[in-house]
Amino acid sequence: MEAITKRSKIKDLLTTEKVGTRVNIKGWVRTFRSNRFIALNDGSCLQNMQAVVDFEKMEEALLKRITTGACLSVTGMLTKSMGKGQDVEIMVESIHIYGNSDPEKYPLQPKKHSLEFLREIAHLRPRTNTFGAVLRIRHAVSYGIHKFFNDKGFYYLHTPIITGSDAEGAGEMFRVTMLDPVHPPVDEKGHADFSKDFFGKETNLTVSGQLEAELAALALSDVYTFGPTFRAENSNTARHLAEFWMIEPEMAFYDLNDNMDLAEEFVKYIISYTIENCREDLEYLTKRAEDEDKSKPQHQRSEMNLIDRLGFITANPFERLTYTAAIDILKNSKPNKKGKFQFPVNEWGMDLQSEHERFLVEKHFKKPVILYNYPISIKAFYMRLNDDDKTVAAMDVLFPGIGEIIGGSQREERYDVLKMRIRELGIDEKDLWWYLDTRRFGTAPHSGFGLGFERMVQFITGMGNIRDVIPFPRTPGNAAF
RNA sequence: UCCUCAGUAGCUCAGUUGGUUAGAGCACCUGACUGUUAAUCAGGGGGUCGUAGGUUCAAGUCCUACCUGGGGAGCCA
Repeated sequence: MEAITKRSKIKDLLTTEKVGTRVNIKGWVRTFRSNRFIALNDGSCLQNMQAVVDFEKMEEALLKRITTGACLSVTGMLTKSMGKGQDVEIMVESIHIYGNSDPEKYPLQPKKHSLEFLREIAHLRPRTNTFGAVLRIRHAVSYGIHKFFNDKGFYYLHTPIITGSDAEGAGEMFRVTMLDPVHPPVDEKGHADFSKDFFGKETNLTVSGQLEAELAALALSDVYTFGPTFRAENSNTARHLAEFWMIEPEMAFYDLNDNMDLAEEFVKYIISYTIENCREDLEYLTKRAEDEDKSKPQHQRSEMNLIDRLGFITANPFERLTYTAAIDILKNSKPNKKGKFQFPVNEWGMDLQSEHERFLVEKHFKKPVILYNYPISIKAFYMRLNDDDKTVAAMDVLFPGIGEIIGGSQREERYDVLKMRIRELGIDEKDLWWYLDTRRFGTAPHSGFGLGFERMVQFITGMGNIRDVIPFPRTPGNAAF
């Protein structure tokens, strides 16, 4: 009897010289061809390991149980492959089956499935090439983000997920309550009495960690958050989730320009990091997207493939222009003059529609665009008022295909101006006393932005729907798994 | 939430102006073959045509409502 062979990951067997040694791998069967060739995948990388069985020497009952989806432990000699399509393979000496998989009922077949179908079996879709690649990239992007900030001396700040403040103004919130849903305690007006609730007040899930991040930035200088975020908007699009992850750096002593510099450097770093560390998965997704493109009409196809597109982003400076300059370009643009825009651009102060942003990014500049200095009327209370009294020091980074990937601003650090803005927008300043306190005690110029994590992963993987870059998407009417 | 398109076998889809017993490929099962790469060849099983109403001699096909999904829009990250 041989000594027990330690399990290897398939990725390690492919990258280290182990030919001629006895190895053990464990994983899930992708296909079993010719009663002889098992394609086994353990998720460590895109590639399968081919395990070759001598079916004349194997028990037939065991062979019958090697079906798509079954989980196996395979031991044998790692050898140069005799066939084409793989460099090495395992000549099987023994097989242990951890888990059967009834081929009649297992929904994944060794063929292409639609993303819509896979979404319905989100518990099994990580076993596909596409989702394996997306999830590995999602990890790398996540790790790259922490590395970027850590290397720059930023501190990772954990902001609360349950929040008692509803002043963020970033949209509808999910209520968190322990009150009896049928017969809650009521106040004299007959409304639910949240003073009797778990926290003694009405609480919600966070829509942003920004305000808390600002508190920490005015002590630690440079911080960032990276956590779940919840929006109860009834948004049904390919780029919205009810639960998503957001990164929010906040920096003391950064003005708007420093903020834009950081945002651009950050995004480019993340993309470069992924290109360097996820080559194989990116190549797979690139090929996948190219195949998909072939079935589309010419004018809908992308000009550049996925990997080239990513490389292009890292190699070229983003276009920076003010809101005012953007309005000028849009006003004089062909689609505007020909009345092709659903929302014509005619006056300064209007909010830009996604068709306008898409025109600037995809047609006019053909690269990422940073718009800044927006009219005060269309932006949030905490953004710093510019000297013209008409605009605020806000900035949005717009990406091809997905639109706004980053939104940020220099924050209003002047106590009186901030208080005035809070009043103007009808927010109860009592809810924000702690926020205003930072402006009373040692205030400082500071800036920050928010990056939608899934939108970043969407751009890097080229996936068209945001529901396919998060393991278990939450959207209106869907909280399965 | 609004506009729009779609829902037929486990999956991907075809199904004529409403007209006999609703089809194909893949998957699955049986057999053959065995260095395969979405293996191949022969045979077989598999359907309340999204749900509920309605029109009609007759509905997968037409009408209404609802459900689910796609694309677009709004809100945003």
